[in-house]
Amino acid sequence: MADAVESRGGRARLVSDLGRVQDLVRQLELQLRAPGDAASVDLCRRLVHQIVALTDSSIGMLHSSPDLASPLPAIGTGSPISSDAASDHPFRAAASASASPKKRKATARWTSQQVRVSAAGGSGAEGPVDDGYSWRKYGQKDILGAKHPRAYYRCTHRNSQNCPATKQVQRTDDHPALFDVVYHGEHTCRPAAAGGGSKRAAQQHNPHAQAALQGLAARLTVATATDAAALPPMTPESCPVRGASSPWSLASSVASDSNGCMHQDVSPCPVPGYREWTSDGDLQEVVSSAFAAVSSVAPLPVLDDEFMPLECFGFDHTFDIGTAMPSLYYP
DNA sequence: CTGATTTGACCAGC
DNA sequence: GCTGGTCAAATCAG
Repeated sequence: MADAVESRGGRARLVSDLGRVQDLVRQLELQLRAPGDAASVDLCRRLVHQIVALTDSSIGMLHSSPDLASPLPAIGTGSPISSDAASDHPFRAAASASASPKKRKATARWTSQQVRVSAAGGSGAEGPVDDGYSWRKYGQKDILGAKHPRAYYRCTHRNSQNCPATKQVQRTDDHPALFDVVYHGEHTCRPAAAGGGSKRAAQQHNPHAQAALQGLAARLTVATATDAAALPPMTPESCPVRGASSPWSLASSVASDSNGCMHQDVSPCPVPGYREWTSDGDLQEVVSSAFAAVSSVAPLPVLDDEFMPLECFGFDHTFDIGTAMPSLYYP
């Protein structure tokens, strides 16, 4: 138990450090864009030094605490994201559990998956971005201590296809543009043939991929907004990485493969050392990748332990310390 | 007319 | 008794 707490603290530290790295890279980016003089070059050097120090520290934490690099175990068995094996899938298990009328589901937290997503159209939007499924709202409750009510949705195909998937959407108190979305159960429905684009196809293969991606993108947004208030937040729209134009575009650098594993096309790894970075875009990309990778195994406290264990990500412990940056590996 | 949303009530867990 | 999850009738929208 104490280990878990310590591990969680280490994760938080890692995320915090990488967030700081992200800030520094942005400052460096600004300096690189400005006409260079001696003072500017000196500042760049100092920024780079800090970046390297922070990344070294993070890497050291990973080495000294290998647990930090391993994904958080899902509460219960298996991962919500990885398996195509339906029989022992936790979501399926929840789905197969017979629900008596109006009976609250047992507090089996491991059957849920929480993500924090941003509103599609900014703070004025009524709800988070479409996750690709059709939901039917069946209730809304004011939650004690929460400023905003919680909305309850179930899959539109619940009756026709006995799909057990439900989700709860609640606007966060501190960031009205952000929504906490908790998914329960797994979609067993077959989406309508019409509009079966790649996004839909990917979902059909991994029903929770979109949620996971949303969470990934959202966490980048949240972390940036809180850690770098003085700088433009890296919303998916403004994120320089791949010129993302929508929340899903940020996630577009990630795709699920046939095993439901998440692959990021920031390849090839390992990431080059900072001396080899040739553009500020590279810097941003590298740090964003690292931040996303660590975040994927180090959920922010607000997201709870059960949040999206992207165990397909991990850290390659074989990297050259000289590169000063962790890299992703694809098992 | 059909399907989605709203909303008060019901129910179980704590 | 309080709280949160769900039901279902009423209402709305296309």
